[in-house]
Amino acid sequence: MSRARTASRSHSRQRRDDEKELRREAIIDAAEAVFARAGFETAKMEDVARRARISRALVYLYFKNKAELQLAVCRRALNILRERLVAAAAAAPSGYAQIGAIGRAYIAFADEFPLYFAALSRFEAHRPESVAPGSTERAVLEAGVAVHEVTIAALRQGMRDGTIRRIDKPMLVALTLWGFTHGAIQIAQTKAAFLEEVGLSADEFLGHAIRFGTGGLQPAAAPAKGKRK
Amino acid sequence: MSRARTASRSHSRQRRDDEKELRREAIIDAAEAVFARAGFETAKMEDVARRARISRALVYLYFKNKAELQLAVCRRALNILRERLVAAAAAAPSGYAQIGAIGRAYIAFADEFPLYFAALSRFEAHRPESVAPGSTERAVLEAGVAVHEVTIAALRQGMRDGTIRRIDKPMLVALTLWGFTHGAIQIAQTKAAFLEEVGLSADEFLGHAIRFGTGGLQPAAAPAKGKRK
DNA sequence: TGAATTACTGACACTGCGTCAGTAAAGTCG
DNA sequence: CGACTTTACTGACGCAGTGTCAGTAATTCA
Repeated sequence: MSRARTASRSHSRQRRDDEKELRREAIIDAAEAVFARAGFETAKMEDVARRARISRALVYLYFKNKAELQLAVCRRALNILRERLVAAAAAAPSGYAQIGAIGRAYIAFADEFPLYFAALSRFEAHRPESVAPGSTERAVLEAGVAVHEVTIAALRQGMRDGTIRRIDKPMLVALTLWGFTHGAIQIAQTKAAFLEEVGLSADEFLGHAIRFGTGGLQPAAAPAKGKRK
Repeated sequence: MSRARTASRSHSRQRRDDEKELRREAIIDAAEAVFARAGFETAKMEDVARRARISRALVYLYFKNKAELQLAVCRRALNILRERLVAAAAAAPSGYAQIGAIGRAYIAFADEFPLYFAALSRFEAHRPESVAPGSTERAVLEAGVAVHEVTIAALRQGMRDGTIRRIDKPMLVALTLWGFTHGAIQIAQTKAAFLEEVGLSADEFLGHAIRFGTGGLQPAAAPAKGKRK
């Protein structure tokens, strides 16, 4: 909309736009580092700016406010997550196995990028007043849908290859699985100390959660093959 | 510990302690009202104080800071939740039915006290550095355990009456169920608008989640009776 | 009653967010 | 190359909100 002004006689505009995008990404990089260290609440824009070697005011030229910065992180998180899920699903033999792989990939993702998982948790917990069509929030929401689509594809695959029972509303199941997995990981992360106290390891807990949560997908008669151990 | 000082010669100390406790509760009441309206982040201590008809500084005499106030709300939430779960479980015929009832009671709780559920979500998402033995955080954690115990009791009951399969580590399953349910409710709440867009109602989603999440509990051979509809 | 303890408040320091007027730099055109 | 425009950037400000503290009012105790 604002991009195509007068068909930019020179290509310097293009170059500058690229640089702008680069700087934008650099700011998000800085934000991630700061958020990771301090947590979203206590992180200071001042620190983000310093880390990006920029004045604090300039950050506000690229992002409306702190919340927008957080959303930018969420978007990155979801994009990376989607990649991981796709990769995990691709390596699995059956639809049912894909679902398990997706769940474990989400767990691995949370383990590898604690900040990203935390960002998603925040986003998940935040109840939006109203999501404007063009807003960043909307974009994040859509990135989320793209993630769910991976699950849905796996479910469809499973129904095709017979490893997953008939499902009327795949989105319903995908969301359920997402909620389950996210909830379980969150507990595993934040209650790790408590789990230890009770004599459980986070890994054991999550492994159980995955098995438990995916069990209901198998066809009634013949249980799927991939069930390991 | 600090209560029994010198065996309080008069009973005026007792009375004053009671009043203090009353005021404390009143402050939490005020906090709940303000938090509910504004959300935890944006809620102002000023408003809490005004609502409690107290100076802002006095609030800090009763609660170290805003976070402690939030924890106090969490504690209330967990106590009330526990009551609800116990009541729900008591009315169910079998152990398996109790588990379903507990899940639905949690959903009803979240529906009835959105603030409490939000408070628990925050608590669940917050990763503590270290939980000091005497801290409020510890107390909340223990209130949480008391809630899990209700689920564990139901699991045990189900194993006794044969409606639930053999389970090695009930706490593991209880935590899994908790994580699942919490995650599902959170999605249902925060993504309600999105669910509508996709043609799903929050109730439908949660009903599905409960059925889906508890399915894995039944014994292999004979499915439990209580499965309604 | 006066002394001591406890309840309470107003005012302050401090921190951190978001804004804006203004400066520096880069691009554009003769 | 200048003059002039557009864009990138910053320092400094206002503001809001948290937590603290010295000091005052109220209660209790003797």
